[in-house]
Amino acid sequence: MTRWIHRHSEFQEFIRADQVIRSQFFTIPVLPSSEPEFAFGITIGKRIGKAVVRNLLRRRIKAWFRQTTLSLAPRIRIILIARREAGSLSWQQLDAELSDVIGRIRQKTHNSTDHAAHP
RNA sequence: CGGGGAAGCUCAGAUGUCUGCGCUACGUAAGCAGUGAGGAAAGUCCGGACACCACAGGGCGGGAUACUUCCUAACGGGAAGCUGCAGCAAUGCAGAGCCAGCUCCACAGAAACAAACCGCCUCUGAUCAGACAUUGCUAUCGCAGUGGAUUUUCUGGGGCAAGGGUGAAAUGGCGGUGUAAGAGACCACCGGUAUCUCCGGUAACGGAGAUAGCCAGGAAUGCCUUAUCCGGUGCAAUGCCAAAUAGGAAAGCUCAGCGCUGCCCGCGCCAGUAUGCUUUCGGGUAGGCAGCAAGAACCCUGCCGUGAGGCAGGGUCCAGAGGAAUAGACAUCAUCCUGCGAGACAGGAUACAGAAUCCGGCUUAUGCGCUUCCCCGGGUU
Repeated sequence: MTRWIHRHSEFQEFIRADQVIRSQFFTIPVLPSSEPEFAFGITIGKRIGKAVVRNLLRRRIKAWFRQTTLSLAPRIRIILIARREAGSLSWQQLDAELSDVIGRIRQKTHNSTDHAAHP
């Protein structure tokens, strides 16, 4: 039930995102989606490290999303933009970080949809 | 045994469980099978293949290279050799041309390419001493005057580049002739350089001999000179397919407008024309496909070559993504390090690093190991 964002033009849409969640390691713009499934993409710039470091980080993030038992919010598109310190995360640290971030996203989107339903 | 030198090679942790990914084949599908990073994939420093554009020929300009011969598709790469330097040696490092021109040579030093600080010699003048000769006086010793070989010091003019000291570097060495003093100015021998002849070598070059006083530096990773080579841009090349929107063309149907012009007149376009609708066509964007994985390929054997390498035969198929797969987690084992209570121990670590059109090199990064050959010193037989 997860769609990967690949296309460059779709990444460009997130520049104008209203909701942006920031943590120590990631910047995460959030956009609403007309599709029923959850969609996300990953952006890791060259400032994070060399190719080996960037590949490992991306694979761990993708592996985390495949294995996670948390229910992901539907009708939402996000991208994870890695910040400079993200390259030094261990698997355990990444697990805690992503769990925390996804919790914040669910809470925030839930509040906003409630607010829209009851003006 | 110790020390040193050279050439080359293997692996790139292993197995299992769970959860997954790209590509390919089969299947309607669910699925299932196969396959999936490197020695440097890196830096992008050279050279090519391939693609498009440009191109009669020549010159100027620019870039690269630089002992010789060879290897190669090509190279700035490699092999073998030559010369010089370093090392006891094995070996290592370097390589066109400063009598074509220009420029530079810190500090020190007189001077860094043409000169003269000390110095040596000579001339003029002054000056110190003065053998000797001569004149006068005197009985003699001696005193005074004149000339004066020679000589001390100084000023100025001229000659020299042998010696001193400085420096990374100062114009070949030694002996003689010569000269006022000296100097390849000249002579013998030696060293170097150049030219010529002979011999060896494809050549760089080496050996022998003769001739020439020729011997007045260094730096071309200074400008430069000489020789050779080089068109430009790059797979985001390039080719094909091709939505939506806007504009173009044509056909069919539809109907009387459209522009100058806000209004009227007038004029222009114009009768199957303007407008509208539908369809088709071509250009072309997003997007898709190809380029794109069987080649200067790899492995084995034989032959040729000192070698780089070449030839022949046999065998193998070995990643193909495109915001980019090749993974994540957990166990057990292996290797290494540290610690001590010394072993079925504990803790930690397991490098450098990720294909992007493809090859040949170079350079740099990097973990544990292994092999062969050579030199020097010591010991034993």
